Amino acid sequence: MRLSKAFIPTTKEAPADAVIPSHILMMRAGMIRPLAAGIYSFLPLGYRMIKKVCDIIRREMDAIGGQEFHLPALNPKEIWEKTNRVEAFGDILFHVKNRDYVLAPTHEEIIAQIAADHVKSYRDLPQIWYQIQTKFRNEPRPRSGVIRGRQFLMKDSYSLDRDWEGLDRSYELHAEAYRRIFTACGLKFFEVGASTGAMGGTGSQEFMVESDAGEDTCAICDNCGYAANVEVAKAKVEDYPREEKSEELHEIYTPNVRTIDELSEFLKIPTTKCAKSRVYIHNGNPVLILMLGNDEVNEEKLVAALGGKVRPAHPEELMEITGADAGSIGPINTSLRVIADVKLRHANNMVSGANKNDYHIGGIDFDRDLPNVEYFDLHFVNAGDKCVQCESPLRVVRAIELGHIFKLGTKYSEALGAKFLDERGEEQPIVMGSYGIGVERIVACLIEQNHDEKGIIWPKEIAPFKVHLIGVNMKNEEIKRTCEKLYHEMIENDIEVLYDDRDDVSAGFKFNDADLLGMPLQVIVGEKNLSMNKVEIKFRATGEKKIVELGMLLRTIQDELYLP
RNA sequence: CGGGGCGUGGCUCAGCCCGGUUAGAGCGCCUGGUUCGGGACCAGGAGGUCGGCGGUUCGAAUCCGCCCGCCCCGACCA
Repeated sequence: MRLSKAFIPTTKEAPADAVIPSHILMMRAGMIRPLAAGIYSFLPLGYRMIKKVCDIIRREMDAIGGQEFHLPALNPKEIWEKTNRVEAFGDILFHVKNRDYVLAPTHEEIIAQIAADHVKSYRDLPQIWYQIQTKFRNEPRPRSGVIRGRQFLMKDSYSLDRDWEGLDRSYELHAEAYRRIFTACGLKFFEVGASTGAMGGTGSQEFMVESDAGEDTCAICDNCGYAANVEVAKAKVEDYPREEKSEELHEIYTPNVRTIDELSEFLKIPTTKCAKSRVYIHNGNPVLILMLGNDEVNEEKLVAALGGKVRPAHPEELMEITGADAGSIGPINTSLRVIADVKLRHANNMVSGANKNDYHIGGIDFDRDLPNVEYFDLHFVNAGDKCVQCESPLRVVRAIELGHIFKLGTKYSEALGAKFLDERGEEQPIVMGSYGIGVERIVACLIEQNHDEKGIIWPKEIAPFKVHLIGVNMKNEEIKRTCEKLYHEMIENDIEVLYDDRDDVSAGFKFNDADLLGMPLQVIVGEKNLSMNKVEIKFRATGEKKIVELGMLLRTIQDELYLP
């Protein structure tokens, strides 16, 4: 591609409303332009990257037996009502105004419908069906460039199996395909267990990329590879450092002391001698939750521990339930079910609320005074906590979700009548899985992981072009002739090359554009080197420069690009 | 949805508080010339309903009201 003809509108300055590196650089490199909040036009260079990512995805999906579909984005609302997802998605679902249609945010329903119509026998299974298609979601707050948009490209696939063992196989095939896809893209990623949320089903797993621009928080162990969303992450829990002698229970007058920090300050004791109380309503009944010091209740873990529905009690409910306001509630003299975080097991000489405003109780020995307390892991993991697997310190990092795979089960097949006959002639629901990858997010994450102050640094696996050929001064006939020759040679040798043949910009301008656009190798044809029949190769990633004989150039490029 | 910020040529912004020439600068763009290894220089030029509507005023980019749009933090998020 000749830069003199290409539409790649680079800019020196970043638009004021772009904040994260990938957004700034995609704008500056002329890859995207915004149309409205969370809606972007992909320009030729940006779309070239999208296509490269899609090529890799198709290759790996086809390799696990996937068959590519193209399903409609415009769906009758009726089919979404059959699975109750008009309500489940709520405002996220785009509705068409002048007909009873919705814009599809995902395609389980459509797949299940096709399966219901045409998959009749166990002989038809298993199937893996996929597509790469635009999804529409009315996100309340789009952000971070293409990372969270209202319209975005998703590779979504669906597995159809006759039983749960089959689903396990299809799910594992996807997990492996996803690992190959992200690896082929040159991404550093990790996998975490995840909650299934509104998708339903029995299991799910997310593929994440560590990034400050991420919307999720994960705990990861660099030593053994353990990684989990903090919603579910566990760390090794140390035994509570129990004191030798347990004090008697005693009431303490604590006027206007509400928070753990105030209590710790007032009594001159560490926060780890305090047990914080929280009241939740579980399936309509109040339960008292005790946490160590300032630990917050991880509600996802609480739901997992108790099952059913859980919500925090409203402040106005507290007095009626406990006889005190928040800040003076505690486990002694209460008839509530008491649940404590595992960090409090065997704790003694603890202070907690007295269920009487302005009073606390000291000398609480969990073993002696609270024999009926139930213990669960309810705290959030903190950076530096020890890994549950190997006891190395955990890191807590922000991360971007690139892919998510779900074991759906029979929720959609039952709702839409997707059934088949097994060998015994008995009708069974198809067991489904669903799997998604955010295509633009791959491109954004590549930039998040590979950039510097000058611009993008594409990994050589997936750069839009492998070589950026620069003629320093195109008005010099010798330079021009050499560049043209090299350009054609590279094309003939299947080396993707972006050729800066512009004759109206200065050398410095070209160098800066080349660094911004970030192709792995820059080939610089300048007067001085050319007079000795040589050209320069610059490696974008390291800045390293090499002077090469013209005759050795192609060989050198091929070696640099294709050798491991 | 709560909180905050912003909206002035293609981009980055000044002007607004304290109303009053013809609304400015840098970058970009066009023409001509000189340059050509790290975002060159000279000369000339094009380009603006100051987000929209309404109000106050002799007079509004500037003051007031409503609306729209965009960004950030949070809530939410398969």
